[in-house]
Amino acid sequence: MTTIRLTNSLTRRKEVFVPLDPANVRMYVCGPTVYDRAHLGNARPVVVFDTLFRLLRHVHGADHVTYVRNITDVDDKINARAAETGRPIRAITDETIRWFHEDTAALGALPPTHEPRATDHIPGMIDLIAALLARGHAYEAAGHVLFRVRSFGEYGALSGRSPDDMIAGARVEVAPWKEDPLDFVLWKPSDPSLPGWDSPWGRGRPGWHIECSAMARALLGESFDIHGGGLDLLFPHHENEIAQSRCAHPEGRFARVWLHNEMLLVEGRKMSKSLGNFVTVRDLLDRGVPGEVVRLVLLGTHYRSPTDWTDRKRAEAETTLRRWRAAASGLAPGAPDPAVVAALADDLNTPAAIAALHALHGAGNGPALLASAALLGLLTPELGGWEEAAPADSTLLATLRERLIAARQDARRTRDFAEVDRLKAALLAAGVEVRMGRDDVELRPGPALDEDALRRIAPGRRPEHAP
RNA sequence: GGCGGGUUGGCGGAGAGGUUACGCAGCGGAUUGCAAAUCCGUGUAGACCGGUUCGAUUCCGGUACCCGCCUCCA
Repeated sequence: MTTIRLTNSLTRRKEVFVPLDPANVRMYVCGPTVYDRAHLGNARPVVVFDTLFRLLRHVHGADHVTYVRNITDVDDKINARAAETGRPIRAITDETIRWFHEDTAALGALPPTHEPRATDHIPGMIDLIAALLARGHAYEAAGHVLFRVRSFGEYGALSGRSPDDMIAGARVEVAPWKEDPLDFVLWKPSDPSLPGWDSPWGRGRPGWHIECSAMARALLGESFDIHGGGLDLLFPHHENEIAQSRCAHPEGRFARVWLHNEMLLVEGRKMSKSLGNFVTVRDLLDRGVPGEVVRLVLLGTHYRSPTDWTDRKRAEAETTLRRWRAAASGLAPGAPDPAVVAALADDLNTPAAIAALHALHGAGNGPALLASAALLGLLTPELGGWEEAAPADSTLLATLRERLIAARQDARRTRDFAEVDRLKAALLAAGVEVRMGRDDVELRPGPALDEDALRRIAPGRRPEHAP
């Protein structure tokens, strides 16, 4: 069997991955808070952990992997969005979840085994909080329930900080009812305008971290194999998850391997609305960038390194996929190439896997290329179609194509190619790709197609010859 | 202030203490009315200063610069 190695954030080393139960490999990944469209930064963990999911299924069997990715549908950002727009919370979260599913499907991500919604797990959270109170790891204050950080000796093990370090220059929220500035909220009261659930501590809502502890426990048990997410979640979110889960159920280990993907920049800068480089997955899809292209760009950098979304990478990935799809067109998948599997098994080294795909393409091994690419969620039938020739319904393009063919036939006879060249140059300028075969001409719209420029291509007239 | 990551050829981006990464672009060739696409071939590297070593881009130490987290964030 293939040996998988993964870099565990907890130990900061690459370790051989040995599942607790090979018949049921269990992975939990932090999913979206559903108040807005998924942006490119959200897309990275979706694609990275989907690729790991595919590898685990390949190695352990598709029926022996359980992948949980939660949906956070109770959160103060959602409440704020509801207050701004006047829309019901449920309408916002349902709509955002639908968008998220559309976008992740476009990126070729398989649906996780379970996608629990936080609001369906409130009783589990209350149970956890009650257990923490009973064991002295939490306390009630001013209507809140807070986790007592100093009660957990291993606090800081994941992020490599000690509680004493954190006090120094840290910007921790100081609330008068906290025993210690590091303590964080497990449960907070809701006024009548906010969503709330009845609890032993009054009507309220959960703090940020408890939902993941509750959902992971409900679906994966008190010990499971892998917990993943973006690097920005490492502290405090994941540190707090560990503290809650381990203290509430000391007999469990919670997650054994922690994986964190690095962050994403856009054109070299941190993505932000004020810089005007905030890119959602939907923006790209609407601009005609295929989800498969986004996926290849994201997998082109190892998950533990920062990456940069650039238009140049987009264009390169598009070229690569066109070539691969053309080469593998009409072929049935064969067996995955061992080099691709080995690259993925080595801490999910997707750039090395992609290099191996290039080698398969170079060797003309289409069936292996298809099967191996599928391990990275690429070249699948579901993601295809975008690379096909120009749509037949483009009457404008069809007309121009007829004109070009006619002009070319004339030119062949007269040996005067000026009109052909004029048409071709105009088409290229309008963003159309022009391919001339021996007798045929193919026009396919490029990504930067300019419809107006196309319409401006004037009827042919005899070129003025210099005297 | 604390914790962590990075610096590779024109660009992107890996692995390995000694032998070609790979891709894109460029260049040369085949092909083409010219191109595109395709195919063949090909040059360029590892921030800086020390150390270990027969040998370091790869290990160790230092310097510079960049980035992330510590506050909602994938």
